[in-house]
Amino acid sequence: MSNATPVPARPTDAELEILNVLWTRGPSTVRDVHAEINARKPTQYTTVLKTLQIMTGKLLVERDEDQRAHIYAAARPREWTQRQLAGDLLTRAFGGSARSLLVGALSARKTSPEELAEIRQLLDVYEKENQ
Amino acid sequence: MSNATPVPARPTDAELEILNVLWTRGPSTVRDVHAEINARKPTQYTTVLKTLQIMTGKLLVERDEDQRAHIYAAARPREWTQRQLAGDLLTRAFGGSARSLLVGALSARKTSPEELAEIRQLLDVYEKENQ
DNA sequence: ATTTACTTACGAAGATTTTCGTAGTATTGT
DNA sequence: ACAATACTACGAAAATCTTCGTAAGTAAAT
Repeated sequence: MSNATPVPARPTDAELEILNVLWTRGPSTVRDVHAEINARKPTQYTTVLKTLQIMTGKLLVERDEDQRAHIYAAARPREWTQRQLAGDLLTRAFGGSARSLLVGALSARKTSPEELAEIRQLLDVYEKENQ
Repeated sequence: MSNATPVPARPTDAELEILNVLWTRGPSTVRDVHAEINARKPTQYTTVLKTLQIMTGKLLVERDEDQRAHIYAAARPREWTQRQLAGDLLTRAFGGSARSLLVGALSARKTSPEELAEIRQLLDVYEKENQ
């Protein structure tokens, strides 16, 4: 049993911004996406539209054309893309060391004791899964 | 007391490959860098040279022109750039959550029990540092 | 001395990314 | 009906990234 869906390319910066909107909002029209993008950084409507069209070609999003205003949805769940991106950076900049990546992440910003505890719990789960 | 050195831009893929060489080899000539890059992916000498010249302009590397064969060195230590890259990805794809980033990293590749233990030790140190 | 090899500089092509304007069509409001 | 509004398609410019070839100078070899 094979998954025939091709793996989409790594999203660019602008594409990732749009994916973030789609992941949080769910399937959305260009208008919806543009409203959020434009709030953060003034951007023309057609810029978002064009990018979504390109992303459709790259299989980063799926388009429902039933209505006049097409509905766009992320082709892959947030977690899937996060795994791709983390794995990519892991390879390109951290020699595959998850520990080094975590060092980088923790030193990049202040991490609350609560989050540290969460990470610890995460490790508990992970160690149990692999015996 | 302020650090006047400007923060260099995020390195591109090709630039990061070169930085990886410089971090492991230390200050190197174009010839040295090219040998390693070319071994992984056939690349012309002048491609590496040109990229290093661009990186000099971006302040990603420093160039010693004393000898005819210039010596290039990474402008920032590996750990510094790793922090930049981790922080950047943290912001752009993980909503600032280091835990999510770690989930992505751990699910991207198999992680040995040894590395999990290392990560745990890392957390110990971190929690002590912040009381 | 002269050829050969090495090195930098740099223009430029090709690919990708980002952005926007214009055209054409459909829908809505008056 | 007709004007205003909404939406998609798409060409294309501008910026960036990647790659390579050529030119010109310097050093080494014969």
